[in-house]
Amino acid sequence: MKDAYFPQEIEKKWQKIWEEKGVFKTPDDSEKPKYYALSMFPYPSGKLHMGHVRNYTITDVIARFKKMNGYNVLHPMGWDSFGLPAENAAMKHGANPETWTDENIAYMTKQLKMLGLSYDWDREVTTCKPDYYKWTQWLFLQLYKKGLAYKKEAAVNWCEECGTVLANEQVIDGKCWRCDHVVEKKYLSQWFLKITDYAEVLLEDLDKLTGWGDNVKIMQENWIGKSQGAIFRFKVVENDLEVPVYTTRPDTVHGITYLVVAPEYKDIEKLTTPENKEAVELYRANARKMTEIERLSTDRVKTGVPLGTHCINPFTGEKFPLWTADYALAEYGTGAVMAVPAHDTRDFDFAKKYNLPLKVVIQNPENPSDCKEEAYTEPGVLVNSNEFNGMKNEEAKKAITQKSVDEGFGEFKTQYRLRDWLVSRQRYWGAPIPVVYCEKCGIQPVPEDQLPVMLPKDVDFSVVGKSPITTSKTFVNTTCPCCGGPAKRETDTMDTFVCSSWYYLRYSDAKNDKLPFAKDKVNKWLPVDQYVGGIEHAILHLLYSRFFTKALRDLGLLDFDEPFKNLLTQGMVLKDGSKMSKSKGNTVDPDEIFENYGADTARLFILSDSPPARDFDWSDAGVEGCYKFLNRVWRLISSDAENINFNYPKFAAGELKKKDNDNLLRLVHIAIKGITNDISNDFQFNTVISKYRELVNAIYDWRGKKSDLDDEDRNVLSFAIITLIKLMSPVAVHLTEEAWHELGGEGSVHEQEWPMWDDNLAKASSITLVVQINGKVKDKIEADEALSEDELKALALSSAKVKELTAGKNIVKTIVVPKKLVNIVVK
RNA sequence: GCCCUGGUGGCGGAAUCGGUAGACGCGUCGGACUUAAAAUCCGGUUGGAGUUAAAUCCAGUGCCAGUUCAAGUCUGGCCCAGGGCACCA
Repeated sequence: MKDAYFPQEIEKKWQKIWEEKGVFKTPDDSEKPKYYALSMFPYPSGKLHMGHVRNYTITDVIARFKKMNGYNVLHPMGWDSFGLPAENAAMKHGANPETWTDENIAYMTKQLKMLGLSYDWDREVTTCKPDYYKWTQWLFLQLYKKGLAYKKEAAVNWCEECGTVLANEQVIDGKCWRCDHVVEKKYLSQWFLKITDYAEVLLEDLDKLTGWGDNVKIMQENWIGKSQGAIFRFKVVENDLEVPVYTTRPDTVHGITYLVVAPEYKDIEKLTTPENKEAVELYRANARKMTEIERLSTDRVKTGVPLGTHCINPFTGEKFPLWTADYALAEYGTGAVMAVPAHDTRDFDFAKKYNLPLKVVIQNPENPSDCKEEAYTEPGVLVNSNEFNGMKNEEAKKAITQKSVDEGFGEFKTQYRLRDWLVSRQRYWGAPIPVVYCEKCGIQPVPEDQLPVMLPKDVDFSVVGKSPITTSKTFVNTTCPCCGGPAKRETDTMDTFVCSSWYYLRYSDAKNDKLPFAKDKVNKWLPVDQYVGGIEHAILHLLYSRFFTKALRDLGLLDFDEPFKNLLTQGMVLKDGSKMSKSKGNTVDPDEIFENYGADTARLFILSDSPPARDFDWSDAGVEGCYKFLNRVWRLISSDAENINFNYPKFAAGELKKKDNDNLLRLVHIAIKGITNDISNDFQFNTVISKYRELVNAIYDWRGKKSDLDDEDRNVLSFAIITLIKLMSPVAVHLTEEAWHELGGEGSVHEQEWPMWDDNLAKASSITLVVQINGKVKDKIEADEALSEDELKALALSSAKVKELTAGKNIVKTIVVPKKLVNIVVK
């Protein structure tokens, strides 16, 4: 074994050997239990960033640990390779999105291999390749046939910068998730997936996800936004229309003093009197012009105009006016709101501004309020509510809704905030939506045997204001699969999140050309046992994938209902306290780290300083420190290489004669136990690494006190070093393989069994008894762990220190914690 | 406004059950080796008091209370930081 550590040399060498020998291939047929470890696959943007390095290293260590523990591990990688950056790059540089994407994939693949990740590359999936998007299209057609994909005209989010519509989930604070451009509303006919059909089960099944963090589950719960209430229908006085409203406060129905409809409300023109028409039209035109950000701002002063018409409250017979105001949202509930200013802060503000009346119907009996200063929104008892007076408002909700049901003007209603998923995009670089439009036959799905609908190559990327795909001469015009007449292809492509909603299923059967995946294979490998990725997908990708899994189960394509059993959302990689980004100029290029220190140092460092779920602060000194540590490990092994053999006996407790040898043996067992537990318990790799360091320090200490080694010494040392190599092998993958090989180990260290500890040895030979007086530590005594409670007590009381401090005082009580501590309470 | 997460030395962070606060590392200070430097090795490093040096004592896990023999850990109230949601009726 060489004296010095040359990571660049050994890393390349082993990467090549592993690839040639197929060390990381995953057989489908194995007696071993399966384990599926998955990182969120990357968008091939050009180069890996440190966030990728962190994500993939975490998953890789998990995969290797599970493999050593006897699992048949599936650990695949692929590319989320459709999407706008490729198209934008093509427009800018006159290149082709496909070329740009292929080059990036090639470069990033090289980087992934340099990191020493244990992927089975035979299962690689690339969403922009026809052999993948064929199946994305096929799945779309299955959803279409089930009525889960449909086209409709709706107010949709439009990003002018990206030249396309966006899903609700992709609008962050009224801005585009990708380019930060302000999103506008447009009325367009678009394709949607009916995720709302699954709103209830998506919510309910969150309870099954015990391996997910509460933060992600709560975010999904909020996004789905279930609320329970009632629909009431109000008759219009001036004509025979009805206005239905949704409310979560049916208990306040007697307090209605006006009613608000959204400016986009469908019947608004019929509800407007001729005298009010001009003002209403003006108000609606202004509302249209406003951006979503302005419109949804809660600190904006509320505005509105009266329509001139009125409704009757069927509970009271009272007549109240109709208004339009943009604080009512067209897309939620019925688009109309019953206003109870006494008990709703928003209605209160509005009523105050326009001098609308206010009627108190809920009161706190202890502290009644007239609601003149502010709305009373707390629980209370009903007043001014006819037969419901005196009822607690929670009970009244049910009773009042029941009355509306009995009398035929209302019903119980559960409402969700979740909207259907808008999946069509007016862009080129995506999976074409496989439908055609025929003048005679209407919308026609492309027959399955004609899939994939290939992306055309004859497109002009320099066009502005429309999707490049529309410039293709070969693509748009086609024939109708139904009547054979002329027809036009759908030119919209699918949101990339559709492609990424099923990729984890494809890994189970990546080369299948008959189906997206065989049912037996997908059922065998899924669900994913451990999914690792960024928190930014808490709603987007993770919600869509859950929906896809449930929909595909209902289509009979698979037999499970949740795709990801355990989820680890790793923290961000920061430098100087803020997220690494090109614009801030605080990025660190992984290539430079590989070149200067090697992949093992990068892997060790990215796991060392913070637990995986927390943000990680990059420091150059930290990298340096990890590099030094690996050198130290190398020296430890290489300097004693001739003293290490693989034939050491298995030691039992008390067998070793020399105290220091017994001590080292115990420290190794303590390390095995600690490291195994730290990995098993939420993957606390930072403490795993500190335990590597402790063990290395302990071996150095032991070695420093020895000059000549006898057989017992050599055996203990061999056990310690070989165990260290195994324990470190999931992290320092190349160094440990080289050492394993150089010491004469058989096969690959990565195919060894994970070491086991002996409970009798995984502890110190004696205990340190802590002696407290009144809860404060006063003395520590080395003691035999076999001592009884009484003996421990006697030992503590015999301490000179204790005698001194308790002299002349009254011992009230003595608490003994076995093997640990004695607390003497004195007065 | 609502919801979540976090707050421990100069810094990153440790601390199964309530039981030695500060593991491990970074930084820093001192020492060894060296003609010198680098590398390496050894040692100190929460604050304050104390001492030639030590022993030793006191305080200390965002703040204020509480429970307990014992609280970083449990309970109640508050403050701060980060994140999510938000005219969703």
